Amino acid sequence: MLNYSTSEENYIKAIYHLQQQDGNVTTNELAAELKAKPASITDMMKKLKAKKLLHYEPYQGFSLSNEGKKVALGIIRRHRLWEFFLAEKLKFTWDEVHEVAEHLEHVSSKKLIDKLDEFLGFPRVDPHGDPIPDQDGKIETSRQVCLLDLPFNKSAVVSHVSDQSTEILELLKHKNIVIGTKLEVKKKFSFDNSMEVKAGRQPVFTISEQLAKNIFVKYGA
Amino acid sequence: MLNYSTSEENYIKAIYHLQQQDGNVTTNELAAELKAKPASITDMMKKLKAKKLLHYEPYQGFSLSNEGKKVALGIIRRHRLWEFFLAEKLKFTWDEVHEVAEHLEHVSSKKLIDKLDEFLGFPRVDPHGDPIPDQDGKIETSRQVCLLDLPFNKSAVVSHVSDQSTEILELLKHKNIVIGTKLEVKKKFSFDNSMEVKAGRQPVFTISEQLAKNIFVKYGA
DNA sequence: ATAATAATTTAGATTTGTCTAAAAATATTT
DNA sequence: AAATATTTTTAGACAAATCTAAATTATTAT
Repeated sequence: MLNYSTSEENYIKAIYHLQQQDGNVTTNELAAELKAKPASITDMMKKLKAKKLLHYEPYQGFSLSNEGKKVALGIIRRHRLWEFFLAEKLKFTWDEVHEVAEHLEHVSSKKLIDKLDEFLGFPRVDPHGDPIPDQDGKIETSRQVCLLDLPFNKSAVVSHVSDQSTEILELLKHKNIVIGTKLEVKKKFSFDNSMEVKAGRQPVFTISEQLAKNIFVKYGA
Repeated sequence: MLNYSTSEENYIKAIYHLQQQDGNVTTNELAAELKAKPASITDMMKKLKAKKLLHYEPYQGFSLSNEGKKVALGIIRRHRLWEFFLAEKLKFTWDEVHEVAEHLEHVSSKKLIDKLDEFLGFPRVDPHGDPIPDQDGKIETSRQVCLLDLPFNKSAVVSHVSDQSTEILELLKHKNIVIGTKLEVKKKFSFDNSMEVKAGRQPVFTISEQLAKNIFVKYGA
């Protein structure tokens, strides 16, 4: 595996995330994601195409090649392992880990990352509930659904929170919800799309539409 | 404290190390240290002077300003804390830590480093025996002497090894010498400048001039 | 289907960090 | 102290990553 510049890595990572949803990624989408100008995107796409990391024809959008995906998963592995380290060992709060991990992820010593993985006890998910790819780039493809779409009375486990703001952290803390919390939806109100939820033996409580939108859960087959 | 580029940080660090011995640093010296061309050094010296990190007049060499020294000590703090982490927690060997720390040292989150320091138990020295500056940039100025200059029968503690090659590590391992080992010089032979040394209750053994040159010790007032 | 609009690319400029080759300053030797 | 050698600086070039403004292609609406 060759080495890529910090900038190249940031582009690759951003494309990976965008194509999870869209499949094909456009210049403007990526420009928005990276807070860069469209012209800069085109420049970099040419370079990454030359390195065979993505498929790209002018005006047709782009998507990562298999090699590009492998590179992306390597970066994501580093990012999420550092996030886990920061939260678990250095006691960073949930909303602080991301920014620091953005920098640490670009230190690309394989030995460092594999030893870190071992030191941390081979964690499966990062503090936001996102799965951590293994040495070979294998990543757990989870049957996640948004809490909004969870059927009634199906016990499910909170596995991911998409927003990472301090505000949502504060609210989740107040409601005692963390990654791993077991939930069941008891009622939904169509007026405001709020829902009543039960967590373990706690009394039923209410979750707003805005909050439910950001909570993702996994539930058994 | 402002942020500096990786390149600027590497220059600052190199000047700090060189001026420990010479006081004033020359263009060629620094070029050799950084494996760069003299012209590149001059370019960067102009930039660092403009940022008030060093004293520099054309053709007269240069040395860090107080601000420059503070920046240098921040970088050295990060480097040595990561070295300690790699050796202590990730079980890297002595000769492996340096290269990886060269990269990690440029991640400049103050919170990260202070929390890392705490997590590691506020270590005073890195795996090579070099002192780690504290949050305020204070660094232990140790009364170190080269083992060659240690008087007879003075009990002293190995505090630093200047060479960092695999070869010296192998030899030191064989002789059971680590940072912290207590030594006493028993005899010196002027023929080859070798010496006989006693470590704790081990039988006396021999150290060559080449090896003694690279071992530094601290001894009581 | 054509005109208007939006998205994308190209062309050319800028900054950072590096280099080579030539010029200038300093140091050394005779 | 003059000649020679060494060190350092300057001048100009280049690659990476970004930008602005203009040109081009694609999409949408009439």
